[in-house]
Amino acid sequence: MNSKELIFQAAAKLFREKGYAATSMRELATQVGLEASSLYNHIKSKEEILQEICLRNAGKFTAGMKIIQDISNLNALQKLESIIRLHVVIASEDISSVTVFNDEWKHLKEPVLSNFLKQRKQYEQSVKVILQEGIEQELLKKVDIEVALFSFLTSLRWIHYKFAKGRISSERLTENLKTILIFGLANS
Amino acid sequence: MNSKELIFQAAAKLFREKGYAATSMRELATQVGLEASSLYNHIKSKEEILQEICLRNAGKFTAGMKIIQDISNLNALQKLESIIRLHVVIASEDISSVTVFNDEWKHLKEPVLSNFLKQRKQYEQSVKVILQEGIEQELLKKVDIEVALFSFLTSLRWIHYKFAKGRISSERLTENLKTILIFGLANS
DNA sequence: GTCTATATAAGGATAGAC
DNA sequence: GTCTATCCTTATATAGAC
Repeated sequence: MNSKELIFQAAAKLFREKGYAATSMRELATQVGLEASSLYNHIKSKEEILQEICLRNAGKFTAGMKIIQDISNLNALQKLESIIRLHVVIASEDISSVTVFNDEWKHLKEPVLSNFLKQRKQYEQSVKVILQEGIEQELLKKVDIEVALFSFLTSLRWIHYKFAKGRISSERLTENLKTILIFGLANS
Repeated sequence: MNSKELIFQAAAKLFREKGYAATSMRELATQVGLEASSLYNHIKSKEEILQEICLRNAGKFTAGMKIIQDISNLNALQKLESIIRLHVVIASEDISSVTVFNDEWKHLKEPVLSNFLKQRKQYEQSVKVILQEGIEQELLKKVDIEVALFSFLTSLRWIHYKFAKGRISSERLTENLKTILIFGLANS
């Protein structure tokens, strides 16, 4: 891995633990074994690091969603399951990075911020369409789409917690989330 | 409302929008119509504001949980429903403050941080006991308790989103969350 | 590509006049 | 209780030697 990638990785870890604004370039430099000024031979600015982390993850989710949409023989339930798996896989690949993507995007500056929010909105819209499809086909209950959307996605937004703390496998996590989020906690 | 409370309120709004670390005392002062130095006639430090916001909300959740536990004739499903209502009510009372409580606690310093985390752990433990009860009584499916706990609580941790963006009533939100989180999205 | 030194800005917080 | 002035620290980022 080159210096730039090592910096991104160390930055993701720090941004996750302390938050973007509370992380200094001096701390980051120490983590990668350099002086602060030396970082600027590899990156343009602190902001650039955040942009890279956020946009890379946005790209992963967008690409994953496109694949799910393109598999035409999945019904709404199977699509939701695929989305759960997508979130678990991305979180398992790089926990720190996806946490920064989730929690620190608000420190992005224009015009990157608008670009980021547009992508997120589009992703949410894709999930919304699947939920609507499911309700129309009577595969899903007639719930408020907005509440379902936010409840579903925010549950998935915190998957990294489990990987960070626990020793649960991707498969078991996916299976459990599928049961809980789609079929509910209650015994029916 | 006295000056101190006005400062807390303005601070919660700013901390929520920009994050604790990215909010300056000068900005906060401007919001309440003062110079930065004048704030210190009402509060001891920036940190004290965060402490107040976090501990007040922690207190609300702890108190609410105690009441739910004390109602002895509720079964696990009814207790979970009560917890949903508790989160909706607290979020509806003061959206900014509860968001700061959720997202900015990591900037607390010791010994307050440990105290805060202890309270949070205790709250999670209470929910866990209810989930275990529900599984033992076969009211709930045999899911991984940790996944159920985190999935349930994190869904509720983002309720403020709905109040901020939408025009949904507390009653309708509670009802929808109950359906989704307890009985699942899927039609059974 | 890394370092030391430094420019420049902004941060939290205090002193003391009114 | 609020102000102006300021202390002191820390921040991002650049310049220029090696």
